[in-house]
Amino acid sequence: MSTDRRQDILDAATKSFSLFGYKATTMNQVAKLANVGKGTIYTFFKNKEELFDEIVTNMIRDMEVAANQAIRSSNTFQENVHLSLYEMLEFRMEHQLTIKLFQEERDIGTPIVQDVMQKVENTILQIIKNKIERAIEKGEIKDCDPELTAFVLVKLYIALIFDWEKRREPLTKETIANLFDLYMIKGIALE
Amino acid sequence: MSTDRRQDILDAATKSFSLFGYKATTMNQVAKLANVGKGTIYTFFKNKEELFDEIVTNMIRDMEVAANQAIRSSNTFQENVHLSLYEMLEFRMEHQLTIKLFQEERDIGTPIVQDVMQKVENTILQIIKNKIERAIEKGEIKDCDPELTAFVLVKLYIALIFDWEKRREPLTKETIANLFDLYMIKGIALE
DNA sequence: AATCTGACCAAAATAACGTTTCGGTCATTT
DNA sequence: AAATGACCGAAACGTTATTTTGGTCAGATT
Repeated sequence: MSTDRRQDILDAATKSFSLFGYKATTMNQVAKLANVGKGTIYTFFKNKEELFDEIVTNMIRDMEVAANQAIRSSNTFQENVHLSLYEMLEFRMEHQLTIKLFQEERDIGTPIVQDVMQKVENTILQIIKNKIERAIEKGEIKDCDPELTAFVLVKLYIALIFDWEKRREPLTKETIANLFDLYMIKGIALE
Repeated sequence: MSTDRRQDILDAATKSFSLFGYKATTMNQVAKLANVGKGTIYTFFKNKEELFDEIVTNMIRDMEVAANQAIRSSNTFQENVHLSLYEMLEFRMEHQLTIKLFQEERDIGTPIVQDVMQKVENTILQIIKNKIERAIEKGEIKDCDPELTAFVLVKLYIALIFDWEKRREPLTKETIANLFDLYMIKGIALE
């Protein structure tokens, strides 16, 4: 039996949030899973929301790490943006917690979960915005508004990855990279 | 007092759908507004859904007309796509009926209204797809998948017009035209 | 005879209400 | 001093009672 009760609670809560989402996770359940009295949770976390917040913050940090591990300094700007964006969106599709929260936002619309997903999206935007700013400094792309460009770029990616497969066959990772290059980087005008 | 009872009913229903949406419009209300017995409605229209359908079909036709009136044969491809897309999305923002249905879809999720909004979106996509196909034939743009390109293009426009103004100041029509040119036509790569 | 009407019906939406569940507290135990 | 779980008020839920609404049709109107 572990003695780090705080970590036990975090582990139990992560498991429960991932399995049942925010709303369907009860504090009693977390307490039982963590082999801890309910009151004990409240000695480490102010309330359910703060417990959730800490877990989500950890998850977002993991996502940032994954995004940065995907890039290579020898790559071009568009290759790296593609890789890190793809990594982050894939992260969202492959981790129980993000999948569950995505479902919960869509099906129930829990406000706290909406806030969290907004936070995830903002993090993605911020990372891409940074890459764009550096690319402009280095003269790798045209001088454009970094925030707006990041916004458009992420929208394009989500359209290609998630929205398109609601109507037609999903696109492969390579196809998406090529389309990204065509639509955003080179443009559809003739050379 | 008019004798064209069918038109009276259409007028009354259009007014009511525009004011209250599909769900909150009752057949009694339409009958009263049209100065007609409720049963009379059912001599012209099979049911509430068909009445709604005819009104929406008319609305979509009006939108297509507006889109085609915006284009000029002397313009470039991108100018005309910008103009007709902008016209259609503006149409959606300026007509009581589309505004109300947009709200109803978002807030209540009435299935019939969802179908209709899907129909509107498909119409927009189809129009843009046609323009792209012609532009490819004429050699005005690169050879790309017309359906996918139309899809991406419409997503970009909706992002620039609707989604962006949820976070920052709205963009002017000219700014949007320039950004469309930058992001989709020319690309952000250096020349 | 042909057209129109509104009272009427079943089904669906909504409201009302009793019951259960849950986040958070705190007196008691360890 | 730290941990616990019985306890509390509030919010969520299920159920039943009531109202509303789309659609019909027997009879009124022209």
